[in-house]
Amino acid sequence: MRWSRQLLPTLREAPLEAEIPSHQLLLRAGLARRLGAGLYTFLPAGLRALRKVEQIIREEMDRAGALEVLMPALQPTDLWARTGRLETLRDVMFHVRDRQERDLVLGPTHEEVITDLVAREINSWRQLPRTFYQIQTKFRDEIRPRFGLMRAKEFIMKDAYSFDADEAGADASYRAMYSAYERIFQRCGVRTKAVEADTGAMGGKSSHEFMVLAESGEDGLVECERCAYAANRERAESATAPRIEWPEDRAPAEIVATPGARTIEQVSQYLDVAPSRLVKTLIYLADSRPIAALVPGDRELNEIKLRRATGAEALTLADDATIERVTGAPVGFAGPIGLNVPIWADLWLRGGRGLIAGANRADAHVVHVDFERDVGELAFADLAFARGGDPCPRCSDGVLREQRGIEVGHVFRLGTKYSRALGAEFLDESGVRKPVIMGCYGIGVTRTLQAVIEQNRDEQGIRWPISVAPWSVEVVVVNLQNAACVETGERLYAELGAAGLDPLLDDRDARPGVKFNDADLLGLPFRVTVGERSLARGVVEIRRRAGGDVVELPPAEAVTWLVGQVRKGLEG
RNA sequence: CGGGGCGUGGCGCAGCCUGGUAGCGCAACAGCUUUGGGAGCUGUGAGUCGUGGGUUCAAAUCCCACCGCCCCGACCA
Repeated sequence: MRWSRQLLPTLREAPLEAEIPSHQLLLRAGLARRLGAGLYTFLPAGLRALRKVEQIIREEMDRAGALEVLMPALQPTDLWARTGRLETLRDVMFHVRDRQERDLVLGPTHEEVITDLVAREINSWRQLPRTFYQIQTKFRDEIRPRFGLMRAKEFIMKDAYSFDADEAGADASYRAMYSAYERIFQRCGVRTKAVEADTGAMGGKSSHEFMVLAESGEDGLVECERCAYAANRERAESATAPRIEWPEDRAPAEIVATPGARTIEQVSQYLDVAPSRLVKTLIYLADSRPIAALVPGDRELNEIKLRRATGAEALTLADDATIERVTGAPVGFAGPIGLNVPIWADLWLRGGRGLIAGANRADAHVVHVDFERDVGELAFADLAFARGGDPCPRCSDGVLREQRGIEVGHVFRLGTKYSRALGAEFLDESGVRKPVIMGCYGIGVTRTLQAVIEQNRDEQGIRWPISVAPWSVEVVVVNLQNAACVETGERLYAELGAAGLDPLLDDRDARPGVKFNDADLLGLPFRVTVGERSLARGVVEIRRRAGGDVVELPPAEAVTWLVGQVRKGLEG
């Protein structure tokens, strides 16, 4: 490809809209352009890189035995009603209506469609197991699209679905996808970490997320410094018996005045005690019934954990009126003592003494609280978010460390949630009708592309891994007025193309500095500089974008050398 | 959805407070010079000032409504 005939609009400055480095580079290197909030056009260079990511995914899915299909983005609403997700996913789906006034949605994911297909087409244990996948456009009405391709309203996803006759088979399918994912991300040149995750709206039994570690990541995760434990912050467990040194405070509970001190910060300042000695009392409505949830004052309640502990379907923070009715006090003075609703307390409060809690009375708190002595019936559960510095829940002496990551893949064990709802059943060897056991597996293809950039860059621009670079080699003709430069550059370009290396020729009539800076910005793995200076010595310069190391070779040898390097790079 | 900010040639912005000829830098185009890390000179083209309404002799500027975009937050105690 010749630069002069390509649409490769590089930008000197990062547009204001771009916040994180990969988003800025996406725009500056001329890979994509924004149409509207969360909507992007891929320009030729960006599309080439995207297609390479897709191809890697396709090869690894095929290698793992998955079968490629293509399902419609436009889907009948009633299919979604059958699994209950028309309601749970209502707000994230785009709803449309056709001229017959039929209600349709633009698919945010495809469990319903694929399970419906399997329900129709698979009837016997002899047809199992099967795993299907597609690479297709998804639509999600994100609350706040952000960071370019990272969180878009329309994006490309690889989604796969496995169908098995029994648990052992489902496990094998899950493991096959898990290891395919490891290979995919490794081949794309991103380092990922698999972490335990919450299954969220997908439902099912358990899941792992593949995280690209990055400062700009939207997800928090914790990992043990000693053992293999790693989990999304939403999911991370606390150690069952955290070691806490409680103060030797045996004084009887006592009500003290705390005028106007409603928040943890205010109370802790007013009484001059650390927030960790305070009890944070939250009133929730669990399936419309009020409950109290207690966590240490310096910790955050994890609603996912509270929902799991209580078994509630719907969990919402109580409104002010309910709080006042339940506690008999204005908001800000709730406490566990004398509270007449079910109480759930975080593990970190077990055995707590010398604590401070709301008095269920305006402008008052209780001090010297001893949980076992002063609070009536309550249940302990893991309720708070885990955080860095906490003991590891799996090994004896490990400590958790916090990191940020970009979720590029997610694998789920779904069980029979969808197969039961949609009648995907088969006859087993003894003629018994059973629901198929499912798994589902997603990769954000467009997000992965941007994650590659986020993790492979420097001050000058992108440093594409060979496997997904839009082109593998850029030939820079330094001076178009110099016939020898032009001729050598053209010949190299032709020979590289003939050797199968998809080169990019910068044949623009621009200053050398402009071309060099653009080459660094676009970041193709190799740059061949054809200039008078080196040509006078009978060589061209080959510079590796990643390491910056330079090799000088006669033009005739350059092609062979590059072919070898690219091949080696793709294998490694 | 709540809060904040911004909409002025392709991009980045000034002008608005205090109403009176629409500007600057970059980019683009033409010519000449220049050619190993974002060149110089000369010239040229390009803007219904987000949209609609109002006030006024006169609106980019003041008022109202709407639209779009960006940031923060969204049960965060």
